[in-house]
Amino acid sequence: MKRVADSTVRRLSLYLRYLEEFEAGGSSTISSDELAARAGTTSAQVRKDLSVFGSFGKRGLGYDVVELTRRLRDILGLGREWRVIIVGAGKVGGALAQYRGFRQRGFSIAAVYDSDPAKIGNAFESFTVRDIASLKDDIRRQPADIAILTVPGDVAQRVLDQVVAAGIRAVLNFAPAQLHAPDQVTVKTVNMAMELEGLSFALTNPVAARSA
Amino acid sequence: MKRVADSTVRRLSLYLRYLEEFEAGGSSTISSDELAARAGTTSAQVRKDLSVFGSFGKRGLGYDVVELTRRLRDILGLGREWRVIIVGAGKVGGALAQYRGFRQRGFSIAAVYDSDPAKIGNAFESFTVRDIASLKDDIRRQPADIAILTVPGDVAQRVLDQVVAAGIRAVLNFAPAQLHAPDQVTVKTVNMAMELEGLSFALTNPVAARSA
DNA sequence: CTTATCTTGTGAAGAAATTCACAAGGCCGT
DNA sequence: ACGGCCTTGTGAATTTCTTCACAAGATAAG
Repeated sequence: MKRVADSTVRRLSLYLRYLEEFEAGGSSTISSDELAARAGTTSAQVRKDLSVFGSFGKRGLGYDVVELTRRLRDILGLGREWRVIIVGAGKVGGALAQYRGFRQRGFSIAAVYDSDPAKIGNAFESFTVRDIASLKDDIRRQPADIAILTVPGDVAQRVLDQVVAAGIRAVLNFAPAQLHAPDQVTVKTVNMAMELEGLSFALTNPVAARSA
Repeated sequence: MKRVADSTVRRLSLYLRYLEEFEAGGSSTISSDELAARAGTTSAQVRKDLSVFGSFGKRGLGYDVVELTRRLRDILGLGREWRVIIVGAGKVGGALAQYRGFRQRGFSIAAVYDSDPAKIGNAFESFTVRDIASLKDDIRRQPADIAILTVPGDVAQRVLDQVVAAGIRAVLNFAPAQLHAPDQVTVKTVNMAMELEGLSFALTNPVAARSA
């Protein structure tokens, strides 16, 4: 299969979000122009993005909302439930553990881990904090798909190595560190300080900064 | 000034992070190759990124760590303290309010706001939750630079309009919504469900997904 | 059936970002 | 002072991404 750009996948997520709104609103068909207006892009971009995966529309008419929603869910792999573990029972981990948006979209939190003996065994949101040392065994018994890392930056690489060794192949990293993993493992890093620095740059160089 | 790509700014942030590590480690000079290896890019990319803002290196020798660190701080606008307000006194807002990494990099949380009467006045981390209605007056008395939005998606646009009306020109949005703001206002959105969908796509289409 | 009106899907053009590749400098040892 | 060795800074080439623009197909009305 042809390589798909990250930016394309992000836009598909956005389109799906708006399609769901339209679906709720009762519209049965939507044009690339309408979707583009909502997602802040152009109709050509919408059609190009979709054309990577096939042709889902009817000329002169647009896209069937229900059909396109289904296809996007398929493409994004949202037809099933993904088991997610959170490593790091701190404030950020807690906020994520109770975040409703995840389950709504098919991501269910399976367990929360930490390495701090003072935390292991404690109640944490609706979970009991488990020992990171038992991760490998746990996963052998009951696989998990995605790990969210909410650990301090200086241990993030070590924790990543552990979850990779346990068989996880997708990681969302909130630690302020650039992580290295084998090719078959996908790591996405969200670095909030870095986002703020982008804003600092924009405030400092109003002319130079792109409109984001 | 020439337009600077968002990706360039993000990489500059990364470079700065590694330079600070090197500085702590005592190295006095660094090559584009070394920086690139750390940041997961190429030496040519590093030099191109820097060349947008000037030429800071010495041929045959590399970059002076202290000097380059200082220049990057200047470029990113980190030479001063930025006043940040958090709107939305929920779990995510709380996690951010107490996050050390922000203050370390010159972003100081000035206040936390909410619109829920049940929350206003309450202690929240080391702050007292203020009424969003008083935002405009507060800011007139004591300006703020950046707003972090940790509110539900369905009110995010309204809250954005409020902070823009109060004079804020940079916003970091954690609400799951695509927001629209005037050109002179920079909005960055972090959507965690969307990041997970990117991972879902990568797991579902191993060949097609870019190595992120 | 024919015409008028839409909107898709997609090559081609254009723009933007990344990588290549090498001349220009600077340092060091002799 | 000179030659050998590095590494920068940057045009040019390449690759990737976005926008343009239009033929092809679909619907609807008369």
